[in-house]
Amino acid sequence: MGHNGRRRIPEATVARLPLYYRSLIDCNERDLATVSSDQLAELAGVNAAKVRKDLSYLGSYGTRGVGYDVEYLLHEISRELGLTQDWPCVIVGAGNLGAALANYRGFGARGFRIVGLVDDASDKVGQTVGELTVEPMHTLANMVNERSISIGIIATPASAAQPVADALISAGIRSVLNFAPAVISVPPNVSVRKVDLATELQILSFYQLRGLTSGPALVVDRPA
Amino acid sequence: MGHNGRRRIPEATVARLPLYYRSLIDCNERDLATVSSDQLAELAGVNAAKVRKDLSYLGSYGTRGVGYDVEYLLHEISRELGLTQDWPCVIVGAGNLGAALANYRGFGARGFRIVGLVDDASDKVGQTVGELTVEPMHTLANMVNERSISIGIIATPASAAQPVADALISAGIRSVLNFAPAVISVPPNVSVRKVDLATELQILSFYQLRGLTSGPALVVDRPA
DNA sequence: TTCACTTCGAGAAAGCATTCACAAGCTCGG
DNA sequence: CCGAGCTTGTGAATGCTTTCTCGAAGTGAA
Repeated sequence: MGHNGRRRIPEATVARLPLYYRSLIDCNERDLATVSSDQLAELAGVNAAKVRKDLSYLGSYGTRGVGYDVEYLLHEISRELGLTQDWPCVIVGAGNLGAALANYRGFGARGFRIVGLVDDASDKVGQTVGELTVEPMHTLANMVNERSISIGIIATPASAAQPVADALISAGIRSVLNFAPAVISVPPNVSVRKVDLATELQILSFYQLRGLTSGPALVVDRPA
Repeated sequence: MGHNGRRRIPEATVARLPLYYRSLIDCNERDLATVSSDQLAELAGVNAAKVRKDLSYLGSYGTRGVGYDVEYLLHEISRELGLTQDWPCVIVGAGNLGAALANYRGFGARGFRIVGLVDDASDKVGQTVGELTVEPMHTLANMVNERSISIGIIATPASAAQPVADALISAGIRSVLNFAPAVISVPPNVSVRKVDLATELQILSFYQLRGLTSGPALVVDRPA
């Protein structure tokens, strides 16, 4: 089993773990007991070599000649991703997007519960969105503390993104998901991930313009 | 000035062009005539060497000792990204997310107009969302044709994503933006980009769990 | 003009990520 | 128990991205 122990997991691999996680849930629902790297690759839309390399960073969880035990691997990946615990989130910005995210059952299901919705527009405060009530911005620090919030989601216009990020960080948040079309700067102990619709559309238009496609086209696993 | 001409632009660079584009718009609004790679780097949240390398793939648009002409560079990047033309989009799925996206002024502004909203739930069809009326799924092919739609946005539950993708593709769409938490497979002449909230949150939780940060953790600016 | 200073462009080096290729390890039929 | 047939795990090879470095080219002052 090689040597394993505490290896550093490459960023690119981390970014794919959620993909494997989802694929394994599929397998589980179909009552598959084991899955090969080939099958998992097809489900996750990557190639088999990558699956094996990625999973090898977690440890030697497969069995040669057989594949990976679905339940076991699922458990290990959950653990690595921290999905065995709860991650309360706050959304800042109760506009279209913020409200849609607050209602969005689909990631709430997986341990990321939205426990607060904040906006500083006085006409929004007090409104209810799903099961949440919009609270004013100045309650943020208390809220983060009392509800043990660990993730902040920015769903404001671009101009508000930086001040909101600063507020989240000074409230103690160290993980931020930014939907605003703006770069935010944060101290080095804070993680930011961004989701930017305009960017994605622009990338699509770049490739469409020249009749090319982005990414490694499709998964057609060819034995050389 | 090197040799330039028609160079292949690396994927990583393409993914950053929208960032530069946005940063340049900022510059323009602040009436800056020129911008250095250092300044642009700060605005875009990357480092200066990367900015220069990236821009050099487009051509030698800078002036040594001065920097880049904001208007000119803006124009060139617009052209590369295809933002000088219109890209009509259709959204499939008029649930929370689909409706929010349909209303989302912010990417509509930049040439990506939503000209169709489709859902096959009979209770959704006929509803109005913003300026759009929800139309039934079977009108998709006609709609794509008549409204010259070039980009399809999938905002359905995971289970519907693949059939919807198939429908979009057989309607002639070659660029797809997928918000559903599912891998979709497409023929090699179609581009897919995905936006997955659950994935992003899981990546954040991975790093938070071990007190690490994702990405180059760059940027210094300090909040309180 | 010359000098001090600035900034780009791009080759070269370094660092990551992906893919290849195959030995090692497992199962199963006989 | 043995050999055939799978499938993993991983070093090595390849390819892509980022970073380093520095010559070339521009500015403005004297």
